[in-house]
Amino acid sequence: MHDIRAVRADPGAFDAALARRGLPSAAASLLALDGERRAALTQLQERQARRNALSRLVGEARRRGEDSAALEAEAVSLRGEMEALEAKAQTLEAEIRARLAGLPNVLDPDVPEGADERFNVVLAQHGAPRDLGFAPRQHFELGEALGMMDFAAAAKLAGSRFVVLRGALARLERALGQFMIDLHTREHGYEETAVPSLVNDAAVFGTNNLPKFADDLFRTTDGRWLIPTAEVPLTNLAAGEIFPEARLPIRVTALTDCFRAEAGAAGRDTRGMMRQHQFRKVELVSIVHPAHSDEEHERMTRSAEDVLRLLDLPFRRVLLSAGDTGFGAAKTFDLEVWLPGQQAWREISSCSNCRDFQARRMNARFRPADGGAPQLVHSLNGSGVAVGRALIAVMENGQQADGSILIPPALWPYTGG
RNA sequence: GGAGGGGUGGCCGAGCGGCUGAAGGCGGCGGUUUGCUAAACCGUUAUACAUCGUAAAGAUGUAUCGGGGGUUCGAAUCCCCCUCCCUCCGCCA
Repeated sequence: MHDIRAVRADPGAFDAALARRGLPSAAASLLALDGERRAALTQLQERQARRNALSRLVGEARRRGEDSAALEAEAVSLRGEMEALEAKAQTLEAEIRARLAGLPNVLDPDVPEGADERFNVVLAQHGAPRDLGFAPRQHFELGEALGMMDFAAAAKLAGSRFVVLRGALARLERALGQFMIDLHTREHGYEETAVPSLVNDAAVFGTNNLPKFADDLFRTTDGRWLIPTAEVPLTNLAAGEIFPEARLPIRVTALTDCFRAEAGAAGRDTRGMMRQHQFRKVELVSIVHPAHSDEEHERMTRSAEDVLRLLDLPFRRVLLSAGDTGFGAAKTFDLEVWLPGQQAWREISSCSNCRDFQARRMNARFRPADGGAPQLVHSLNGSGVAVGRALIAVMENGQQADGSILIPPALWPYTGG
């Protein structure tokens, strides 16, 4: 969420930032509302001050046994005005907040201009697509041929966009998750965290999934939400907190199921495990001092890249363009893995620096070591990485001519060889 | 699911209708004392917003005692709803 003070301080810059996202100007109308609100607040506070003074006088008069009827009458007469002003100020504040909450984060200057993914920039590539010497198959062809990936069974149980894994493939999925968590906790300084998969409105608001993206989420009958990513619970651990500066950076990771309605994805990736209503993912979240979020972003992205490197998967790092960068992010690196079966680079991780955008929504702060006033932290999140898609990548890149799959040595401790 | 008890400042803990942003203690910070350390003593120590002033400092006001609403001239204190925590019973992976 944006700070109305930033709009006041430089309306032009605010509108320019929106323009990079392809959005119309908003500063002028926001400032008009803001001016109204502040005028109402000032008037309200003047009346409250008067009311408080009268109350004091009433108290004193009564103690002396004097008549206070006139004072009380004046105080009562202020009530109507105060109620109206308070209601007006609250309505305006709610409207300003709602409008600010609906506007995406300011993009980093590094982010390339452009309306969509065609303007993304490939920054680096690690490894190269290998010639397998035969026509590669897609993961679902491999999995179904092995009898270990069953979409029909999943459809019977739950519907489309679910999968049942069996035997070695089920174990491989579990192995991938374990491997990633162990890597991040042992090598990258993240603390393993077990979190709820069901969260409340406030948590989902804090990470920008509400109010804009409610359609992407599953809601429970008691008003909670299934997490679309562990980013939601992990990041919201910082909500409302004031950390001593020495506590930063905070680095946490979790392996969770993720649930997505995929409401807008009809017809996309309908076959296979690319896009499911439920999938597992290892998430990385960092809460850092504002001065260090850029270096943390690089560090986090390298942590995710390490997973792919150790799994011996060809991948590339992509800097998302203005139009492709998510709502809450100032800057995002995607990691795309090579899928021989699809002959395509596909997203397997997304690492974003949200700066203070989520922190402001969550009211997550730190107290500077010099004892000054609390400041907003910066929050970052990244997949480290999507387990389902890693399974696909390991399958397609490790496939043999006979339909068997060779898995990378890094996983052997987890798969029993 | 049933019954009861609680949420007060960084922490502990008073207050239970009026000058209480909130006693007292702990912790933190500054100082005095001091061979050093400790102790002792003195002072200080919340957040947000608005207005004035703006280079800054600052001044004034308002709000905040889990959240929301109500009663009242006036609410941390009374009433209602919600929420979270604790104890006991029941049930249960």
